[in-house]
Amino acid sequence: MARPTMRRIAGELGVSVMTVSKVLNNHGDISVATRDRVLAKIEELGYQRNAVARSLTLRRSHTIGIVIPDLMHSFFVEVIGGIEPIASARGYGVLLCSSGEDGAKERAELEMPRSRQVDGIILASAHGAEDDDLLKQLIAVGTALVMIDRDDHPQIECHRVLTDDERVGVLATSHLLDLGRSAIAHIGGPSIAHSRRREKGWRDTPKARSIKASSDWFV
Amino acid sequence: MARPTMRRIAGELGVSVMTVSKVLNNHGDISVATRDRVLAKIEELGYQRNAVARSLTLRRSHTIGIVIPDLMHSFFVEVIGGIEPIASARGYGVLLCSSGEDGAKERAELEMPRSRQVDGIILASAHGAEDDDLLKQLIAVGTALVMIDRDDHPQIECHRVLTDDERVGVLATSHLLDLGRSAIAHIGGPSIAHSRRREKGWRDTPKARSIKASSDWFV
DNA sequence: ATGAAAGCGCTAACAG
DNA sequence: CTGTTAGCGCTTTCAT
Repeated sequence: MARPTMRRIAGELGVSVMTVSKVLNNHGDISVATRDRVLAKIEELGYQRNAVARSLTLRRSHTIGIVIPDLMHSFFVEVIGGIEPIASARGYGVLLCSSGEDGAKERAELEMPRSRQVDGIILASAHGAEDDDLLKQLIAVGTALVMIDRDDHPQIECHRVLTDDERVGVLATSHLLDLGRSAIAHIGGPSIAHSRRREKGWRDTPKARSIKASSDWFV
Repeated sequence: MARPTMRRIAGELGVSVMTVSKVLNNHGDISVATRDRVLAKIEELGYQRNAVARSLTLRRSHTIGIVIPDLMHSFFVEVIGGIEPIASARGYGVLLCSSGEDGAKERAELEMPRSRQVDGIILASAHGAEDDDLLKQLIAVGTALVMIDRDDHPQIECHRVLTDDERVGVLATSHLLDLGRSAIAHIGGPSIAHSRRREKGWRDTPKARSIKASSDWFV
């Protein structure tokens, strides 16, 4: 009923806890004999290091937090799908939090990874979130912060991964123009900032290509 | 650069760490005066309990693990979307792991929540996963295990949330029959177990309703 | 090559 | 009402 601990392993083997620890960390200076005995016992008991205790000692949780506005939005799911395997492969756990696109709730959601001492946070900030102070504090204590998708929080200095929406609008419009299409509509989505930038790309394209856009292009 | 700790709070206030702890846990028997002073200092420093230390002491991580085969599958995303808000609202963190529908990798993925001492695991097992021993061990140490979607691991005793696929097949077929449709095709998906059960429901429906299914219904 | 001591930040169980 | 002691499971010196 109780999970095996290093102490238990050490006890059953008549060695010290440190010996076990050193084996687990390949800390050299261990005779092959004891090393093998420890390994065998670990196998026998199905022992596994307690990451919680380890985090406390090492001051690293080997966990990252992902805070997104909406899990039902396929874009963010793709983002998570891209992050998780890589994090996992490197021994990092992924703590998932969604703010429900609610600026106020985002603050609360950030406390989740913060309290769990995550090593880093990947944040797609909900519109209207007011947590600059919290974010600053996180950075101050050494939490790696990366903001994605949303270009908010201008006061916060951190890495950002954004989309050049205007260019997206230009590319799409140009492509259709190249295809010989003559009247190109733009249907703006709900994500105001993004779609407004794309719309600008759309509006500017005919101009940039010195094409006389008939006024009925724009509704 | 260093996060505030209870010790720090206690120190700056000239009280003991226990006093701070008691305030944080509403542990009564604290004068309103000190209580307020502690609260004020907590506010001032932006202090937040260290969940890692707490987990170690309490032997509860207030975290659950979700292990699914595939993040790109909308079904699982919906599952996660259903779980996360509730877990979060109750103070539980969600550790996300995906096995990539790879039975061997699932074993490794399970070590992630296990090492992090999660209180429970919600598992949609990848086909062909061989980790009954691990699952048994998890249960043995008190980890709450709930299997969803996949009805594998017959040896494991735990709660399960499954779909009655056969009935789904019956319902769909009956519905179409009721609509007066006369030839109903079944297109099986890739998820063998699920679709085979649905197919059975489809095949049995005309029979159960004593309708003579023309042979060209089944291809 | 191995171990003893101290501490990570917190809390339960008792004192005072 | 407040504080002391002990310990959660692990690792980092520093001895032996």
